[in-house]
Amino acid sequence: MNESVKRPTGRHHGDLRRALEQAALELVAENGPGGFTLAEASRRAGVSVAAPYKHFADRGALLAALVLRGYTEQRERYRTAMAARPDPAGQLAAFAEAYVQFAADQRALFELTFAAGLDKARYPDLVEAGSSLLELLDAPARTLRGDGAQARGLVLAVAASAHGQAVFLLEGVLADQPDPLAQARRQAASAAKALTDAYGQTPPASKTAP
Amino acid sequence: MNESVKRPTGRHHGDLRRALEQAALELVAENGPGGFTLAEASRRAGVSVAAPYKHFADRGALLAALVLRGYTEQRERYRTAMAARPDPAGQLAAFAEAYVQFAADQRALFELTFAAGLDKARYPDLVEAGSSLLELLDAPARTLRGDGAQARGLVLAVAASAHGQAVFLLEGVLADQPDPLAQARRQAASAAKALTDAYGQTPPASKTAP
DNA sequence: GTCTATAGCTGGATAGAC
DNA sequence: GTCTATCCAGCTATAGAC
Repeated sequence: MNESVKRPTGRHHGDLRRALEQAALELVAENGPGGFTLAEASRRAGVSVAAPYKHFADRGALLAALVLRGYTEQRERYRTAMAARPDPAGQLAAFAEAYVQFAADQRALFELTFAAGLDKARYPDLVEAGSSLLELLDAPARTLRGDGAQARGLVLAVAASAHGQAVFLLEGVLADQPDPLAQARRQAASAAKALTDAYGQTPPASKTAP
Repeated sequence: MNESVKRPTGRHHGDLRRALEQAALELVAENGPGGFTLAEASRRAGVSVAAPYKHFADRGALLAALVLRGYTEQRERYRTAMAARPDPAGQLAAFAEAYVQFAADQRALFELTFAAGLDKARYPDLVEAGSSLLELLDAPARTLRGDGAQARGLVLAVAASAHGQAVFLLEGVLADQPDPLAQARRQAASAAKALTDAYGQTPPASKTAP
């Protein structure tokens, strides 16, 4: 992918901002979340270490931009995956499957959203974007369970299960399986279904409206 | 920050090795897995930056020791928690609960086992110790499902769900709940039960315990 | 918008005295 | 086993030229 164009380090980029983000992602993919440095990303983008500061306030700003992109991309994916299903239970399962798929497709982006190590107080937008992801599950969960607290429980159960499968997949826990990705996807989906069924059994004496 | 505390920096420790590990854990607890440096740990232990090298080959060796300790401690906890239950399903639930509890009690140790960023090829012992954790679930899972592949699925489903709950708890996703820890524990346990029930429905014609 | 140059800092690791 | 001293590397960020 990266042609051996060893930039004489003097050319201007069409979109340095994007190039830096891309380089950062590669670094994270190769060396983990802690493996990203502004200096190395600059080198890979073929610019000096000073150039990034025209596009990002500091190192953290670049990371924050990536995390935000990660959330946005996830949201879009999950929304699409869920929209393809008519039934609430199917939507929850679709989410779980898409969650695992995203972790596999965009490993660096996925890891960053959980391990960027950013000061949450300094980037409140990210917290917002993160919680908006789980909100996608509110509609189907409420359709199934009505009550707020119990619906919330179902949302968390499905998401937690999917997250665990995703982490296990990336961490190599499933390495002994024939097709780890397919395995994780299937597991996440069927766990979502099982959790939905189990939780759906207990509407505590009908809808307890607040 | 603490420069006023000018350690005489000349005293000998009873157990520097342990003191360094402890300081490292505090660093991770405060600043995340990436927040650990040998230099800062040395400062906190009240010794020079050269001292650690008499106890650890390098920075990675200290981290590896911690990760190993984390696995050992987890194993012991899970074993104990499971031993208190007579039924396989209860054992799986007990594991899930204990898993969340460990993450809460030993946050730094828990985070390190997943984000130490160690070269797995260089520390094969850690991989071994890690997978031995899930093996604790094999016995109850096999009792419930007999078949190897299906039992494996149940093991992974329960563990993944527990892991997700633990991460959500630490990440603050449950911050809007009254008692996040209790919530996560309960959720992990009941999810384990739900998954056990669902997966237990399809035993390949072997003896299924009630 | 990008470069060169640089300041300032922190960390990992080693050598040799005690 | 611990210290002092030191080296070297790498990163972040800024200033000023073009």
